[in-house]
Amino acid sequence: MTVNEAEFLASYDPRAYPPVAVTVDVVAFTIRQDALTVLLVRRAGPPSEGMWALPGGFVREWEDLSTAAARELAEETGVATANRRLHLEQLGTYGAPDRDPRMRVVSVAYLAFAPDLPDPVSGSDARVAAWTPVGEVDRLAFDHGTILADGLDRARSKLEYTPLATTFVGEEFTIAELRAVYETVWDEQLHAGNFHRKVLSVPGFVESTGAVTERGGSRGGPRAKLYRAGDARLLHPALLMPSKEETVR
Amino acid sequence: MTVNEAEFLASYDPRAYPPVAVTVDVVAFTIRQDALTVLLVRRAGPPSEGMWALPGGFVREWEDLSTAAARELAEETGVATANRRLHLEQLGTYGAPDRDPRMRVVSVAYLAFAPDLPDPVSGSDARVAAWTPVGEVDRLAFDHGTILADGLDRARSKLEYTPLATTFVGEEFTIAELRAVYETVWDEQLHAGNFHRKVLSVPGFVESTGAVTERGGSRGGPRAKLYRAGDARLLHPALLMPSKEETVR
DNA sequence: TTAATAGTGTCTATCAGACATTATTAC
DNA sequence: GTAATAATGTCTGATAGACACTATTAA
Repeated sequence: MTVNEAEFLASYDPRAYPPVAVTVDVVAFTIRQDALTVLLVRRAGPPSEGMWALPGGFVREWEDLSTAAARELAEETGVATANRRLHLEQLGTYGAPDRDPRMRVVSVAYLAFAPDLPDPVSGSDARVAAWTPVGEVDRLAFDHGTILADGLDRARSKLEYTPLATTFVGEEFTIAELRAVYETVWDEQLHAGNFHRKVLSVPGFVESTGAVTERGGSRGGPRAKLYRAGDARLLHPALLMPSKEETVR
Repeated sequence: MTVNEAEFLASYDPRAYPPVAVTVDVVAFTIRQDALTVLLVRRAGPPSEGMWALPGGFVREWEDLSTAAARELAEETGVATANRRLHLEQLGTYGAPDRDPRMRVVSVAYLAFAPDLPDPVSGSDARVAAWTPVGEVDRLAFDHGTILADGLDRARSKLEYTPLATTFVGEEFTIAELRAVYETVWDEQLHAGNFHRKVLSVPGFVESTGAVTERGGSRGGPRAKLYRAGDARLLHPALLMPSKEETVR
């Protein structure tokens, strides 16, 4: 750093710029009872007191954005930040000038995928949090409805070309369990036989553990082979959504 | 709004939160002389005075994020915000606590695609701006090297499944010109015949104008048919990068 | 025994890519 | 004429999806 720069920094006044707050909001998806569910919190104070909203909060002074998102998620669910089965990615940033009545708030939204998590723990601030099936979500506070819709779009397309479906199931899983994830998120029935062959044909998507399930299906059928997530980060070829046939215009 | 909320807003103190500044930075790509080029500005003041950086600046008080990005781009290039051939999309947000030595700065990065634009106009603040081939970009200020790399990745994959390549060419274009865009951005040689057939087979990608070029190619060949962008927003099936064959692990 | 499920086999239409061919133009 | 290019044709291997079939298990 030059002497000039040091002088500049010393005289620099952050207050000269309009006050802005930066928050993170998290769209956390998990699958419970064959339904895609999202973590929501009921706002304990104004604005929009009593409305459901995405979990989130202000970014702390020395905190990275993704760290803040992981912290907010952990505060609501108790899921360890270091949980390797948790996927966290940046979704987008929402900064319309009037999106929060208090002041200019720019929110960086994150998308989280996790296997079935325990019920949320009520934080010390007595906030109520709950996993809610996305089909039952009504109106949300602020622009969180838009953020949730964007997160859902992202999740649906991410299943196509990444192995992220495996983050919704346990360490070891059957092909049928993996298919259930796709069917739940895409809201589409998939052909069991073709799905099976397709998944095994994609290099690095899943790898066999050599074991099979303890029992067959609840309504009969042979015991299924168990797999774990492979080392692929992208799926080639991709698994495309059936309904995507019609070109979006 | 309830009475309680009104009271709350009146007593709300934005200064209670750590000071953060929000900026936008723009990764603006265009194609000049068969090279993918990005718009850079030389920093006129500290920090990193004299270094090249992405164009950008602070978001104004009542300004939307995308509006701010369009404004910053217009200030450097003179390209009208209303230019319909300009594509602008949010790329991502960069907020590492130490990414700017002045203070906590969270930057929302935007990605812009445009047909060959005029040379940048020097702003009243005497900033120097220039279109620079991405292959010749050296070190950039702040974390702008990372942002540029992310923007390049995004641009390359966007060409696969969206018709955005058409934003790099003029209103009317030949298939060969479109192919040149793909070859430039992907840095791959494509098979002319197969590319031609593929582009015409994707519904809504391009539509014929009925006209042909005034002259044949500079080194001979028939006059090519002219096309304009179609109404598709997504390409089905997609044009996949040849080198993507190897699964990324 | 019955029904459901896991996993595999087969067939067909489609598509990407390699390669060839024809027509048209600049020089 | 010669070389380059636009546009189209042909062939092959790979793949998605429809459908069929066998083996295995719960009830």
